[in-house]
Amino acid sequence: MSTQSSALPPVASVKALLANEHAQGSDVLVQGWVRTRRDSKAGFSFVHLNDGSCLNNIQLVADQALPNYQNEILKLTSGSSIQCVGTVVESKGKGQSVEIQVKTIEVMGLVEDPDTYPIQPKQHSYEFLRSVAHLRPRTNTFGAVTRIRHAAAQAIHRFFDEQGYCWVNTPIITASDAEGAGQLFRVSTLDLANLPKTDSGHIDFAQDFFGQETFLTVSGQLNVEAFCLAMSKVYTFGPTFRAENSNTSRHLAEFWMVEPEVAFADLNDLAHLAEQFLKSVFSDVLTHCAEDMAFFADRIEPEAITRLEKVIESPFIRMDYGEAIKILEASGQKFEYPVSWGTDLQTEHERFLTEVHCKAPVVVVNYPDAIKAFYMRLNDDNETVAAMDVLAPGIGEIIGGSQREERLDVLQKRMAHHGLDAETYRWFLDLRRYGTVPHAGFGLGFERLLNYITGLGNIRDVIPYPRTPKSAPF
RNA sequence: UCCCCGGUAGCUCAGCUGGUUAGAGCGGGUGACUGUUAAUCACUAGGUCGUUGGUUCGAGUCCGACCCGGGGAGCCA
Repeated sequence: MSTQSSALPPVASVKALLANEHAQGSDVLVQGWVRTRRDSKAGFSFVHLNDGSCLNNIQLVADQALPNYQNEILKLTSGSSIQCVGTVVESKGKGQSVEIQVKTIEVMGLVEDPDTYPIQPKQHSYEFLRSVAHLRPRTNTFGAVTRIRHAAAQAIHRFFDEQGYCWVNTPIITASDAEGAGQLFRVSTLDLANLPKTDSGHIDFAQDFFGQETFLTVSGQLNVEAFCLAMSKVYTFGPTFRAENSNTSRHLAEFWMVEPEVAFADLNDLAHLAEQFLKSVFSDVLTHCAEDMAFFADRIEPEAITRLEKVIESPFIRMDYGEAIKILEASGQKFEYPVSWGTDLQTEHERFLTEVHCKAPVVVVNYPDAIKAFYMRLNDDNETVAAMDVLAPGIGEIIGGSQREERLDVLQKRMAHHGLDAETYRWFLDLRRYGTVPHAGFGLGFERLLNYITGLGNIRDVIPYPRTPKSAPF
């Protein structure tokens, strides 16, 4: 907004105008993009302008006496950019309290070919909008998503800050495969057409940029544990990369993850934290984005607001993995995948627990050792680990976490059992050698959280530029 | 990666068991009308029916291959 000269009145956001923060009778400068234009042959046009500051538009009333009325204003179509100087006045029409009586409209950019401008004032399919990801922020839905994404991120930082957590920026480039599972994206500056080889015929990564094999991180957890065992309460919030060939509405190759890690905490503390965290973020979003949330409730998911309120009000249901298995076995449901102790919960099982049995988020704890990661703390029964999953209706696993194995000897055994190289994880083991303490942490998929908040069904619609297998346009 | 479904105008879709010049709504243009609200009405322009082989007298329609998209599953957050 640097186009303002001293001759122009102060810039007013649409949000501030509609909130009556500018007195009627005062002159303002409004800048934004045209949503619709309707002409009255009585001699003026209505231009609805949006600047992204809020869901609604400000109505500009432009009289035909304006010098550029015929050759510019009547050519404004959806998507055109303008800045307008005018007076805030009470609206004579219905549907808005105030509007702008135009003094001047300066056209910054017309839409070159209105016939092919993709964004129209109508319902578009999400698939189509993904193909115009550079223009979809101009729709009501993606404007609302963008504001809610921002508000949720702020709410997350605020929650942790108020609880005394430090935000730690763990590296995006890593040398270790954090969990011994999952496909990684390689980071390399080697010439793919002419790879250097060692004497034994393998690729010589010593000649690569970092002098060794490197990848994009799949989790900041291992790195942040080190800071946890110094700062006590820490969290990461940043991009994460998985090269899995996952083609679902719940997976991205590049997504954002929140990972708190707490020292002197056990699984119960962690489950409590997860519950407080979700409730706080939901509550924050509901108060800060009331208008956008009302839009989602109206257009996307009727329960969008009420289900968040329900989550905020009611205690999370906590159950043992063993208990969950018993409930599923006794359910009388026909599952495609049979349920028995020792198998991982399938999507259909999670859905039954959250959507049918509990009708609320469920925290499942203490999973069998065999189906969980090496760093999770072995329980005294020697067959389960102190892991937890928070399952949300309609989304599935929204949070996955555990108490970490803090005992050096037990961790070493578990790593050997998982076939991990102790040398690679030497620094991670050091943390158990030098002043180890019980600690616990979880990972939350930020986009999955946004899916749950907005009611949008596809994860590609809550991130600005989705990256999925075979797809990284824009 | 597996299983389903789909690809027709700028967008959203219709097009029945293959049959002559491929339709509608919205959007665009023109005009009428109106303090309008995704305005309304009339007229108008706009399509190599995803690509490519094949079957057929004839293919948007049937078959094969490929590409792309969606839904579900696995993997997970």
